[in-house]
Amino acid sequence: MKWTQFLIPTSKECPADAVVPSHQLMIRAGLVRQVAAGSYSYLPLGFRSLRKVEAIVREEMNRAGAIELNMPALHPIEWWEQTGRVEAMGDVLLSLAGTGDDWRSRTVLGPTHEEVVTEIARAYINSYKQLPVSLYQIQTKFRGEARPKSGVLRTREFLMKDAYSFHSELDGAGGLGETYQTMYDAYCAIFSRCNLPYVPVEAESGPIGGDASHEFMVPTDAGEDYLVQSEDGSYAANLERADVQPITEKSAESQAPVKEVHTPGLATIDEVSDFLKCKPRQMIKTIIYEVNGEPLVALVRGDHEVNESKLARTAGVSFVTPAESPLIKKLTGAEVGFAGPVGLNARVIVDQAVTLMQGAVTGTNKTDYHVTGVNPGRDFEIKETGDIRMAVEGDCAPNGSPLVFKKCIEVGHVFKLGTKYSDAMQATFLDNNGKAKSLIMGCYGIGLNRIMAAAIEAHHDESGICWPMTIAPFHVVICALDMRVEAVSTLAEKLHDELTEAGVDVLLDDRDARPGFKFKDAELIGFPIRITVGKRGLEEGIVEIQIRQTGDTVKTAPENAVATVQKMVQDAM
RNA sequence: CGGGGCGUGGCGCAGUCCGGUAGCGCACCUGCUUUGGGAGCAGGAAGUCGCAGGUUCAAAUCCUGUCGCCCCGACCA
Repeated sequence: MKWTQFLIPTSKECPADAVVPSHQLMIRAGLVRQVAAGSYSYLPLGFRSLRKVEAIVREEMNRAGAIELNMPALHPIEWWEQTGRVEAMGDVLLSLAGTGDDWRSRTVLGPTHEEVVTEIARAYINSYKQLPVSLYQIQTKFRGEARPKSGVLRTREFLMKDAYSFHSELDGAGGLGETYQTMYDAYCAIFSRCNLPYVPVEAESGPIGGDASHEFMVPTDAGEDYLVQSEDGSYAANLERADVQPITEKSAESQAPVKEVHTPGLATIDEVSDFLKCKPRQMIKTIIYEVNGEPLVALVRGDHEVNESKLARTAGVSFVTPAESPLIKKLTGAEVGFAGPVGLNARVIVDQAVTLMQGAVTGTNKTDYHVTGVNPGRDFEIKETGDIRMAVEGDCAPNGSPLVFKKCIEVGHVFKLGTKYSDAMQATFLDNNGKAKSLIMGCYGIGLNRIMAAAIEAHHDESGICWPMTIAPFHVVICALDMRVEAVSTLAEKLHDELTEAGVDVLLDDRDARPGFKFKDAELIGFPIRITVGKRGLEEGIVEIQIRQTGDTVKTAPENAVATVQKMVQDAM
């Protein structure tokens, strides 16, 4: 491919709206162009990379035994109603703007495909003899994201590989556990081949349902998730999921009696701790949730945050929602901000860290008053306790190794779904006793655009992108320094033709531009290998081969260049 | 959805406070020179100043409304 026959709109200037490096570089290198918030065109160069990512994903999915199919973006809303996900998805589920009762008003754009694939399974999988089976597609998803951001990292329309597996058993040969592991391994292979510094972590499964889940994270400041990792490397989890080792550090012994103090208008931890000259960690935060209309109270230390997922698990419920103020006022008899555990008549779950406190400060269920000198166990009963808080700096993993926190991008997610969707949609099969059972399911997603962006986040420098060979739009760029010099143009074109013949993706920069201009563009776009063909080199009888990542340059006779480059490309794939 | 910022040729911006001929840099076109690290000179094309109302002799500029984009937060299978 010749540069002058391609479309590569590079830019020296950085777009004002782009904040994260991958976004800035994707625009400057001419990979993408924004169409609207969360909606991007992939220009020829960017599309080549996306296709390479797609090819890797497809290869590894096929290797994992999954079968490719394609499902539509237009879904009947009835199927979503069957699984109860119209409410669960909320505004994320985009609907065609229909009027009245026409087909548009009953059609939604698929943000994921559990419903559609489960309907296929319901129709065609009737016997245990057909199981297990894994189906996947690489297809555009639509989601009404409230706030798209960071270029292609969070968009309303994106390319996703979604796979779904069906099983008769949870465990054993052909069971969900086996395929889950196969998929997990396939994901590791995919991200390794894309040269991403990924970390598999334990994750919350969220509204999609299911009981086990791992996310694949790429650490970068551009991310919007946090992972926590133990220093010894044995533990990694999404912050929302991370368990902590129970703390042992006790508060100083306190025999002080409970004492009421006037704290007019002071409802937050910060306000009260300032006013009473105590530290937030000496306070007990009383957070009131609602479960099926009943209050559920969580107690955590003032410097901790409740982890709602952990709370729900500890409470044995599927989810908790923060209580509205009327319920809080009814329960406590006070304004919001003055709730406390002493004398509170509700189900209370006490965080492990709170059980060690002595002489604590907390609300007293009376507007404008707090209490000091509260000893859990003495002044209120500890009926239920557990780990219900978010991990913080200083915490240790369950094995005692200190936790470190990293911002990251989620590039893949695997779930054990169980029978959530097959139950809801009556997707059953007959087992070997002729008995109807719900299909057991797993689902496995990868965001392809995010892989591209994450690769750029992980591999760039001041000059531009440093593409991994496997997903670079072209493996090699030939900078022909002056196409008007016949020896240069002849050799450059010869190398181009021979490399192409050898299966190397090569772009010939045949523009009538000065050398510096071509070098800057080559570095901005980040071709892994650059071959420089110039008058000066030819006088010495050499061409230069430069590695983008390291800047290392080797000089070689033109007749050896093709073999040398071909080997470099092969070695890096 | 709450808070903040911004909409002026393809891109980056000035001009808005204080109303009066739409401007600069990059990119683009033509010509000449130049060719190993984002060249120089000369000439040129390109903008309903987001949109809609209003005030005014006159609006990019003032007023009202509205739409869009970015950032922080909420939310996020």
